[in-house]
Amino acid sequence: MSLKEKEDVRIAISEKRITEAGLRMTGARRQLIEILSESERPLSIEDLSQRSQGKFDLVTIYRNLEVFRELGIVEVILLENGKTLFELTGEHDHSHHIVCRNCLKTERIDFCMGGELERYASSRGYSNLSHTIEVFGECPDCESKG
Amino acid sequence: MSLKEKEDVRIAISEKRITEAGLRMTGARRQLIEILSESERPLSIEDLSQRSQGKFDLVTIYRNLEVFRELGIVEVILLENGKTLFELTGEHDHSHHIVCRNCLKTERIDFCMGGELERYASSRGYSNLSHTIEVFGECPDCESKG
DNA sequence: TTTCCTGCAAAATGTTTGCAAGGCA
DNA sequence: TGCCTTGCAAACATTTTGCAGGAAA
Repeated sequence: MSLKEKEDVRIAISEKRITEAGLRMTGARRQLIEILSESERPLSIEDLSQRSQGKFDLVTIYRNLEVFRELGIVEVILLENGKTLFELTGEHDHSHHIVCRNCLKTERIDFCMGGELERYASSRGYSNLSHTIEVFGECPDCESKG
Repeated sequence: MSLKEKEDVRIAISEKRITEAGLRMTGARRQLIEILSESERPLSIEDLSQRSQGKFDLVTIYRNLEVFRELGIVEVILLENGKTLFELTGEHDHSHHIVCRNCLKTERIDFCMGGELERYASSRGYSNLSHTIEVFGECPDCESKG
C-alpha cells in the first residue's frame, strides 16, 4: 500500500467516526486530517493554520481539533513548556513519544509502561485512570547540526 | 523533627540556593516558599496568589516561581489540561505523581521508570534527555463523595 | 549604595463564546 | 429543508515586558 493509499485509509476511518457521530465531513475537516496525515511530526494549532495557508479561521481549527480529540481521531501531546501538539491516533488508542525539543520531530515509543503505573495507582485507591509519559531530548539530526 | 521544623529546614535549604545564586531572600520569596511548604498539594500561580491573600502582584509570583524552577527549588507538574502546578522539590531532583483530577491532591510515585525510557531514547540517538510521567485519576476521597 | 526586587500599567499570547451567514446531508 | 459549521468580532484568560520606586545585602 502506497503512502497515498495509507493516507486515504486514515481519512476514510476518520470520516466514518465523524459521520457516525452525527457530524459532517466538511472541507475544513478533510483538509485538516490530510495535513496531519502528511506531516512527519505532530502539529500545533498554529502549524495547522499555516499549512492550510490560512484558509481556515483559527477558531475553526480549535473547534475541529477538539472534535477530533473527542472522537479519538487525534491524540494530544503536551510539551514541557505546556504547549500542545496533535497527531493522528495510530493503531493503539494512545501512545507515548520521544519528542525532539528542537525540531519537534516525534517517534512513538512502542512499549507502554502505563499498566504498571495504573496498577500502582489503583492499589492506592484511585479510579478512572489515565497517564502521560513523554521523553524529551535532542534528536540525532539536530544534534549534528549543532 | 516537627512539621514546623521540617518546614524551617526546607526554607533554609531554599534560602541557601537563592543566596548562593547571588539573589536575595525577600519577603515575597520566603512567604511563597512557606505557602508551598505548608500545602498538602501542588499549587497554581492563582492558588499562590490567593493563599498569600493577594499581598503580592501576580507578576511577582510568576517571576519568583520561574526563579525557583531554575534553581531547582520547585518542580513543575503539567496537568492534562495544560495547566501548571508547582511543588517544592523533594529528596530527589524530580519525581512523578498520581494527581487527583478533582481535588488536585498529589502523591509522589517513588519508583521512576524514566531510566528505561531514557536508555531507549538514548539508543535511538537522542541526547540531553528528560521525561515526564504523570498518572491522573480520581482519589478515594473524591470518589466516595460522588 | 549598589544591585536586585516589586508593583503598576500595558502589551502580547492563546483560547473561548455569540451570532449570523453559509454549507453538508 | 434542517441542522451543522464556519467566519468574524469580541470577550477572556494567561503570561510577559518595561519602567520607576522600594528593599535587601
